[in-house]
Amino acid sequence: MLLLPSLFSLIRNSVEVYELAMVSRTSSRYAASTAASLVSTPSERCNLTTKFIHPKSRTGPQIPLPKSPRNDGKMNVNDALAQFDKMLQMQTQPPVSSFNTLLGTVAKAKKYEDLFFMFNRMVEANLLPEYIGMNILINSYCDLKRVALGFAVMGGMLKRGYHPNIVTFTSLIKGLCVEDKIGDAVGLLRKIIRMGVYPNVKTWGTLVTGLCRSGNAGVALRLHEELVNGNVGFGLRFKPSLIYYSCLIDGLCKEGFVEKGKELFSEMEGRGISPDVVAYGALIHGLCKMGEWEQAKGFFIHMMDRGIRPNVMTFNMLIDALCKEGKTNEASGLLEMMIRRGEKPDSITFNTLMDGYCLEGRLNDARELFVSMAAKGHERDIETYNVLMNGYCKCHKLKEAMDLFNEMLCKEYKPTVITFNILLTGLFQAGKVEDARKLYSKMKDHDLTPDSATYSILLDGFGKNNCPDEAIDLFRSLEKSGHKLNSLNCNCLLDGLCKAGQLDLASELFARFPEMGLVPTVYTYSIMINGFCKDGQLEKANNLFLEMENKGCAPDVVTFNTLMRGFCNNNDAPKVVELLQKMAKRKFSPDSYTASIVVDLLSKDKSYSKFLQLIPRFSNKG
DNA sequence: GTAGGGTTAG
Repeated sequence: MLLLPSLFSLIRNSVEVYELAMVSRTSSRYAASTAASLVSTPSERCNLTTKFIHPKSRTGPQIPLPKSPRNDGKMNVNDALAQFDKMLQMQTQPPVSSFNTLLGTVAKAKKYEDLFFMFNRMVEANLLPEYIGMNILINSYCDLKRVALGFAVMGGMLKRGYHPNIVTFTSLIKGLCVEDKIGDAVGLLRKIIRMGVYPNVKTWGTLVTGLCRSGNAGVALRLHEELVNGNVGFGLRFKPSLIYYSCLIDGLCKEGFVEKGKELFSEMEGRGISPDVVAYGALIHGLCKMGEWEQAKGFFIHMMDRGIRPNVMTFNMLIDALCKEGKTNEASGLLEMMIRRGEKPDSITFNTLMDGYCLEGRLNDARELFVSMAAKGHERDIETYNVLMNGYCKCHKLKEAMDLFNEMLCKEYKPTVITFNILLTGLFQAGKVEDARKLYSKMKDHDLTPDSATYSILLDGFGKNNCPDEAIDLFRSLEKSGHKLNSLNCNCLLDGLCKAGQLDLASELFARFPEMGLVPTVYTYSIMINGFCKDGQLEKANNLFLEMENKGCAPDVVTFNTLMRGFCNNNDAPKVVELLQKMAKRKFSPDSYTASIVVDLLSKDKSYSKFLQLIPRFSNKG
C-alpha cells in the first residue's frame, strides 16, 4: 500500500516544469492571449502580442473574448462586472486592490470568459495586474486544466519583479494534479522547499487531494502520517479541514482501504473535527462496496443519532448496496423512510431501485416504480429508460424493450450510446440480427458515435449469430479507418471465429496481438483453448495453456474447465485428473461446471473414481 | 470584500 519510501522521494523523475517556465513564455498557441499580455513587460508587449494574437482577431492584439450572457442569476458576478466598468471609466484610478476584489469575485464564480475579458480590458487601459491579480489568473488557468499557461504567467511575474509566493505555487500544484501530473506536482513542491518557500496546510491539502483523486491514496496516507507525526510535519500544528479528511477517507475507501478510512475518521474526531454527512457518506459508501453492510448500517444509525441528517446521496448509496445484496424489499423500505423523513428522492434513487428489481427479475415491480415516478411527479431521465430497457433485454422481453425505446423517443428523450449498447446486446442475444443491424444504422441519426463497447457487442453478436463474415468485415473496416481496437474487441471476434469453426483465421488474429500492441488476457487464452478443444486439437490447446503460464498470465477456473472439458470429451482421463490436481494445489474452487466434467468422467468409466480420491477439496464437497 | 485546498450516490 505504501508505494514509496519517504515523503520527498515520492517521485524521482519529475519533469523540470519550473525551469521550463522560467525560459519559455508559453507552450500553447491559443487561449494564451491573456497570458501573453502579462508575461511581457510593457515595452515588450507590442512585440509579443502579435505572436499570441487570438486566431479570430482581425483588429489588433486585444482578445475579443465575448462577454458571457449576464442573465444566469449570479448577481455577485453581474455586480462585479458593472462595478468594473465604472471603475475603468473613473477619472481618478481606484486602488488596484479594488480591481483585485472584483477579479477574485468573478474567478470564484468560475466565470472565466468574463474574467479574461476583464484582464484584457485592464491591459488595454495600461493597468497591468500586480502579483495578486496574476495569482488569480494563474489559479484560473489551473482550474481550466491549462497549467502550462499558469507557468507562463508565473514567468511573466518573475520578469516584472514579483516573487511568486506559496499561493502561486499551491495553485500550480493543483493545476499539475488536475492534469494528472502528480510526479511534477511533487517535483515542484520539493523545489520550492529548496528555494525556501514553505508549504502550508492548503498546499498539503491540495497535494493530498490530488493524490487521492489519481488513485494514490496509499501515498496520500503516508504523506498525511508524516505531516501529523513525522519530521517534516507540524504535529498538532497541522490543522487539516473537514474536507481534507473527507477526501482522504474517500480516497482510501475507494481503493479498498476501508479500515484505514475508519481509522482516519476516528483520528479526525479525536482532533475535534466533527464529521458531516459527506464524511459519513464516504465511509458508508466504502463499507457498502466492501459488502460490509452491517457496519455501513451501524454508521448510518450512528450519524442519525448524532443529529446528522442523511441526504439523498446517503440514501442512494444504501439503497444501491441493499439492491446489490438482493434485498430489494429492504431497499424499498429505505425509499419509504426517506420520503417519510422529508428527503426527496431523485432520479438516481428510482433508477437504482428499479435496477435492483430488474436484477432480481422483478420486471413488474420495476415497471410499477417507473409508472409511479411519472404519477408522483418525479423526473425520469435517460438513465431511467436505460435501466428498464436493460431489465427487459436481460429477461428476453425484446418487444417491451423496443416499445420503451420508441416511447422514449416520442417523449424526446435523447438516447445515448449506452441505450444503443443495451438494445444491441438484447437483440443479438435474442438472435434478432436484422433488427440489430437496423438499430445500429440508426445511431448516426441520433448523432451518436459507437464506442468500443458497441464494437465489442457487434463483433460478438455477429460471431455468435453465425455471421462471422460480417464480424470480420467490421473488424477490417475499423482497422482500416485507424480505429484503435482493444483486447476485448479482439476477444469478441476471436470467440466468434472459433465458434464459427474459422480456427485458422482466429489463430492468425491471435498471432497478430503483439503487432497490434495488445497483450492476450486470460479471456483471450481461454477462448483460443476452447477453439482448439472443440476442433479436437488437444495438443495445441494444451500448449497454449502452458504458454500462458510461461508468459505470466495465470489461468482461471474457466481456463481450467475449458481444457478439462476438452480432455474429458477426448477420453483422456489422466490429463483431466492432472489438471484437477493442479487446480486443488492452487486453491481454486471448482464450480458447477467443474463438477459436471467429473460426473461425465465417472459416467464414462467407474474406474476413474479412484482419481477422485486424490482431490480432497472435491470429495469433501459431496 | 485583494489570491490558494473542496468532499459522498446509480
